Amino acid sequence: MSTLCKFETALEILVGKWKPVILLQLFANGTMRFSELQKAIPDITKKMLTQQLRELQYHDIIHREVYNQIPPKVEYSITEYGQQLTPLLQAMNDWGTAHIAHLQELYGEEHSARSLKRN
Amino acid sequence: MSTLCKFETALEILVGKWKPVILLQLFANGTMRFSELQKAIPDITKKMLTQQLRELQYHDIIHREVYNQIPPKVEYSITEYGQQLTPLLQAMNDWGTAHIAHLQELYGEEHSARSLKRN
DNA sequence: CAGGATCCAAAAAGATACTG
DNA sequence: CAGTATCTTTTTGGATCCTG
Repeated sequence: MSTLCKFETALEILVGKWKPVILLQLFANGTMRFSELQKAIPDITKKMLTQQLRELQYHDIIHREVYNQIPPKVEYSITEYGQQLTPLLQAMNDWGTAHIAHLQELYGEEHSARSLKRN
Repeated sequence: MSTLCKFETALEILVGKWKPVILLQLFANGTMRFSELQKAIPDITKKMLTQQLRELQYHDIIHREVYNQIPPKVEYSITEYGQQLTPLLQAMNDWGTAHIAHLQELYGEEHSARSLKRN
C-alpha cells in the first residue's frame, strides 16, 4: 500500500464539511447529546449531522450511546482510540493558525483561504 | 477568528482529490515540469492539475517558474514556506497508516476507509 | 508544451416532510 | 428526541476542443 494511500486516509476521515466542527465540539465538551450538537452547530441539518456522526463512528473515533427510553436519548463521545487524534488535530490547528497569518501577510486582510476557489 | 476556522484552513489547503498526490510528487522529486507531473499522475486531467497547482501556488506552498521560450516550459517546486508542511504531512501519514491497521483489526481486510460512504 | 474555455456527469450538501 | 426518506441545489471533477 502506497504512502499516498495512507496520507489520503487521514484526509478522508477528517474531511466532510462538518467533521472538524463536530470533533471540536466533542473534544471540548466531552459527552454530548444529538440535540446539544445541533444547538452547538446551528447551521447543520439533522441529515448532515447524522451522516457525519455515523462516519466518525464507523472509524471508531466517536462512540454512540443509545438510551432506550421515550423520548429517546443518544449521547456521543470521543472513543479512547479517537483521543489519539488529538496531536494530529493540534498540529493541523497550529499549522492553520500560522497559515492564516501567512496569507494575510501575503495578500492582506481582505483575502480568505477560499479566495482562489472562486474562478 | 475561531479555533474551528483555523483547523478548517489546514483542511482546505490539503483537500482536493489530487493535492496529496501532487504534494507527494513534488516533495519526493523536487522540481518538476507540468508534463512530468502529468506523467507521474496518469489519471489526472490537465484541467485538474492546473487547478490544483494554482491553489497550492496561491497558498505559497508551491512555486511556479515560467521559462519564456518556445515550446513553453514551466517548473513547479515546493517553496521554502511550503517545506513547513512536512511535519504535518508526516503526522497525517503516520496517523493514516495506524488507522488503516486499526480498521482492519475492527472490520477485517475487506473493508476500506470508504466503506461507509456507500450507503 | 502548458494551458484556457466550455459543456457534462457525479458527488456532496441542503430543504422539507415524515416517523417510532 | 433522534432520526429517515426523498427531492433539489450546489459543488466537484471529467471530457473534449481550442490556442499562443
